[in-house]
Amino acid sequence: MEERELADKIAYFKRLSTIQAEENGDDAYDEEEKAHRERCKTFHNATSTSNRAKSPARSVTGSQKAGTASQPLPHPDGSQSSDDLEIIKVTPLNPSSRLGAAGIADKTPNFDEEIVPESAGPDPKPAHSFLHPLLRPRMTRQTSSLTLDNSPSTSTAKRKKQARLKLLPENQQVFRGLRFYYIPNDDANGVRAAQITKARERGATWVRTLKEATHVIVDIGLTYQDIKSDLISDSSSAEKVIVNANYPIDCGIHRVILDPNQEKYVRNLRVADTPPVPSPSSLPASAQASNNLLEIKGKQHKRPRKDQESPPRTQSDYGEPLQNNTQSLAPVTTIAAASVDDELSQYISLVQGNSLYLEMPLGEEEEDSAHSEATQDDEAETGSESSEDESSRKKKRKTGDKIQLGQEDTTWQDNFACMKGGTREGTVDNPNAATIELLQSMVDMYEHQDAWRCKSYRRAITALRQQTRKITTAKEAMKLPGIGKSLAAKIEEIAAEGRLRKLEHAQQRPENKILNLFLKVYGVGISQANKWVSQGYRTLEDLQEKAKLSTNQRIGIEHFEDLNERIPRWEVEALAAVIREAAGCIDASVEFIIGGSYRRGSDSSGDIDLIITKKGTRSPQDLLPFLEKLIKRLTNDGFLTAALASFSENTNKGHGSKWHGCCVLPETAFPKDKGKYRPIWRRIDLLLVPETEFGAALIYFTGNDIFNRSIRLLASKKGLRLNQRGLFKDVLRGKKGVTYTEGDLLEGRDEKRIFELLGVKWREPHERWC
DNA sequence: GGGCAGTACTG
DNA sequence: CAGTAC
DNA sequence: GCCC
Repeated sequence: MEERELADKIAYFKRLSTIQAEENGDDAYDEEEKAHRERCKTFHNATSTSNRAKSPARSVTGSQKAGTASQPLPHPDGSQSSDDLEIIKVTPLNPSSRLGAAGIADKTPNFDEEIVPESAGPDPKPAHSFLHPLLRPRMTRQTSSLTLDNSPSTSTAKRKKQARLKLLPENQQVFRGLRFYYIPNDDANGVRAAQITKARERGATWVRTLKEATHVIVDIGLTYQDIKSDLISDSSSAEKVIVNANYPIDCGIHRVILDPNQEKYVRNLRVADTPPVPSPSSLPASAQASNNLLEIKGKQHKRPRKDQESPPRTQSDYGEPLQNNTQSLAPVTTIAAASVDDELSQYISLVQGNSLYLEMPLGEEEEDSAHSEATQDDEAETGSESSEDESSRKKKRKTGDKIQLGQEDTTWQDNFACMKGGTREGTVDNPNAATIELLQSMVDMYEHQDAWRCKSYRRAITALRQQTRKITTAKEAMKLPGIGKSLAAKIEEIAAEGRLRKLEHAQQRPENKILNLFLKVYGVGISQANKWVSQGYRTLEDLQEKAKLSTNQRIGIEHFEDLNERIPRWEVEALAAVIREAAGCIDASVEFIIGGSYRRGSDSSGDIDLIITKKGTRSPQDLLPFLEKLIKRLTNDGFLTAALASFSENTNKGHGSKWHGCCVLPETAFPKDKGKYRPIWRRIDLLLVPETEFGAALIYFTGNDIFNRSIRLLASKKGLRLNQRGLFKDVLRGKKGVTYTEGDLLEGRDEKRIFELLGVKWREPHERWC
């Protein structure tokens, strides 16, 4: 969540110096980029030390030891990973990463003016390389097994054939994270052996037992009768994707995860009475009830409408997920088939602006609807469009003006870019790379200024990224979802002239650079920044001396550098430890959980989000006395150095109170192996969360922001409402979606339960980079 | 022309 | 209430 | 910015 901002700020700062020094800044870029990537790539298990059971402990089990030539790899657990992979089919574009070129300069409210074609920006380093496969998230609870998927390297010796396996380039590893179980599950047959190899090259893991599989690949010619006995042995088989051997082949061809429900892939593998999907009846009453409401509510809302059309899902979807994550504790075993897309993915797309959906969320009721639809389209189309936009795209297609611009090279896994954090992942080798690059600069420019516009740009970028052909004309561009007249024109301009005048103008303007600088000060938004710029202030010093600043802004300026610096993971832990220690003296039963990007596994964070909770509490109020003491104590210790926002006695109406401020790691807590100590001010947020709201708060404070918005949007669509306190139903919304009533609390305590109720597959924190 | 997540704190 | 932050 |  905070990462972007900070990153930007940081980068900005760096650039700033550069610029100042040499008047022509356009590097610094690199650094920032690097930093950004750096910070995003990791993801160790982020659980905080004091974590509650929730976060999965993930010990790395040696995992794969087996794996010999003809033996599938031992299941690397990672169960979820596969899910995620599928689930996250969205690409994250990470905004900040690119701050660079446009970076500093930008944010021009007024473009058009002089033009100084500044370079188009540095060139990003090969994004992909920066994320080693091992680093990718895919592990999950229990064993993390590096799922190195097929990567032989992982498990040491052994594995002959496997060792020889050559993974295809990342962008072709459409099966990364998926676990295939074949029937028969051996490579005795030459054809099958080849298929298995192919699948593994594309990232799949060949597992030896049905149980650990996400996909069951049935030899051509076998029928349900033939595989029935196999399936029965595993109760979770109903959740797996069961397809014939043509499926992985086609996916490979199209480099995308196709809808496994297409008739040609399941022919003879299902029986009429074989419920492919769990029945909704298994849902908790509450969920069901809300479901029903939905139908109606959905129609009342406009927002939902758009989504509703997309996937023809209905109640059945609610059922699906439930089975997976049944109880919070239940580890992975129950994770559903990876291919069952979850709606959340769609929303993530929607929210961040893209899509990548195949025909649809498979695995659910679409058995029928989606299915038939999918089969109608020829596969090529399905494949390529798969990642397109949800509803919009559909609509277009229906109206016939949708074109097929080739299949995206970026497969669903590219969506994981979000997890990698690099914005330009996949951009490099994309035919539209140049266009994307410039549009990204526009995004950077508009950041803070116009969030909506920004979102539109991002969406366009995603759409472009998914094309395998270069989009050169406005007409072509217009056919892509999320690209309208304005963007189409820009795209054409870029394609034709290799540059975007509007952007160049903007970047040149000093006002933009200044504006950008001001925007990086904590407590300064577009409004204030604009005022200052128009008042003639040009530097932070100007502000300090002449402008009237709020308390927070003053702090923001005085500690501009510190506050815009990333916080290494170890320091986050060290800071938390200091707090825990102090807290222990006040109330040992209070628990702390580090949220934010730390919880998502980031190796550096923009700030520290510390969730404070305690068993038996029902309201943040219950924790207030504790927090007050804690703050007093830490302030006295010199640990807390400033208060930016706290709970005001009056404002707080029984809700989540929080405390935002700054802190500094004391030298005594500074690890000797980290070099020389230097006190750096860090942003810290202390959040009071009663046990009853713990789950909802955890979701919120874990983020990332796109993820949060997506899941909220999804909730909203279902007539539910999700906020940091809980998931509510029967929310009455007025005209403009104004909430009239809070609705009844469905769940607030259990993070997983909330996912379930929303019909969303569980995602580990590290899988929430969108 | 409204919506694009939904809320808390500041001044 | 607008602005800002999360 | 785009979409409804």
